[in-house]
Amino acid sequence: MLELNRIRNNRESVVKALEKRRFADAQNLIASIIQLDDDRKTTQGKNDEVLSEANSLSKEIGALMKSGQKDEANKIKDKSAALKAESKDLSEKLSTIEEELKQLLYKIPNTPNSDVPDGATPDDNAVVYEHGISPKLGAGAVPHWELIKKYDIIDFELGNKVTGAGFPFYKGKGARLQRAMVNFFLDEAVKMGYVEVQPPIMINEDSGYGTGQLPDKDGQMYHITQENYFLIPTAEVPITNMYRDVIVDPRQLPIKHVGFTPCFRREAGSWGAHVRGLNRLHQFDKVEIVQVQHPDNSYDALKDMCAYVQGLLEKLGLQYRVLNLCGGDLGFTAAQTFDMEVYSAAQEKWLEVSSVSNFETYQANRLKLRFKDENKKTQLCHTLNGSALALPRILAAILENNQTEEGIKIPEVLVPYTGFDMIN
RNA sequence: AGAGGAGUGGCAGAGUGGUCGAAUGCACUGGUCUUGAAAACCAGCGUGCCGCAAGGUACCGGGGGUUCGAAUCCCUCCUCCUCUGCCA
Repeated sequence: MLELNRIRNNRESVVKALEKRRFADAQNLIASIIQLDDDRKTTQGKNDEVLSEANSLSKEIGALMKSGQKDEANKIKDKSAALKAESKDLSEKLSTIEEELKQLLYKIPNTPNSDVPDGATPDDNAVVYEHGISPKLGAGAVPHWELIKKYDIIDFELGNKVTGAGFPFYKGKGARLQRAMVNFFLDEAVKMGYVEVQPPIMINEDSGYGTGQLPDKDGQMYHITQENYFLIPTAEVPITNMYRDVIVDPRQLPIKHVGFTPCFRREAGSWGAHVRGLNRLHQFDKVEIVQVQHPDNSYDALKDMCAYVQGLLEKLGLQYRVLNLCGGDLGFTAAQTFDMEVYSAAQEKWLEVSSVSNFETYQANRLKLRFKDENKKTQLCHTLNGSALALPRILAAILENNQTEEGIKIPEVLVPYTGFDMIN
């Protein structure tokens, strides 16, 4: 969430920035927040006074008891009890205010940075880079959902039977190609200095709040109600939450992690005819990179992360483009996001395969992820993450773009990992 | 899962009703000394909130309670350890 002090001190610029993401109610919301915060301050001030008085009375009573002046002590006890009652009321009022304040702050998304293009819909995203040329497909080229049947490498019906829609089985060379990609992506990231982690794939409620999936995207996660855990929608959640409630030594920065996990998304309301085959699943595999950065360096890191992801796509020989997401299309918690889209030749459309974002202090503020600066003041870190990469759509693009009469050609960089160079 | 034990500052570890935000040691930071380093010595050294500041207030796993007063007593949840059971 946004920092309260920032909202107070830069009210106009915050409102203006929020307008860029078409966030309607900013002006009113911020007015209520400031009002509540004022209440909070005065209430706490009063409560502190009362407590201060009660504390000193307690000390007096202690001294009187010690010297045997019991009657004197009992007289003061009544006064102390009255103060205690008063403080109880004030404390209750205070926690009500604090809770309300928190709920309001949760409603405000991150402010887009100045480099984010203005715009309301995905059509307004700015294409900032394109790479590669459209592959020329033969006459009989088909989309990946036909190819996977032809070569029997992914089985949706089997998934329907065993689980439900959106939980496919990968089989034979399909499964091995998946495994190859995971290993390739992990190895590449490790080479770039990312420390590999294998996080849990369920998280608790605190972690959900920490990175901002809760309360905003409540309905999008699978909820294990018995334990009140959630299946992760992305490795970002457990990995970033490693640093919840942590004050890091600035010499540790930047912190860089890579992790491979399955990801689970209910995708409530986003199912339709346009999402066939591998384009949208309830469970899919993804390798994720995460950084915790010094605020001064986070935008350089964002650039580096984009360049890294682009490098992966180039090594895989895929045509892609980079979008600078416009304000209206930006995720709730992000200050800036670059999407990488791969061209899927048989479907003749662009598929998002990576999303690289800088959250600035938005997540760190919720996480209480801080560092001590040169003046020994605690400051919020910046957090970033990006897919590197999401597997199903990469697979879809590889299948479609590399299809030939003889079969599907495996990208050269993956051959050492797959042990075969053709699916046929 | 059952029985027993335990959770205190970065770590180790005192503290079992009052003056304790908390001894001590280690680690860390600054300084003195030194050609430099080590050692030694001196000083500093948790976090949030309110306040220009002085200062106030809260926090000893989380939440609740008893008491004028709780790290200390009670309840509850969580976590860890030991034993028994079960199981990849």
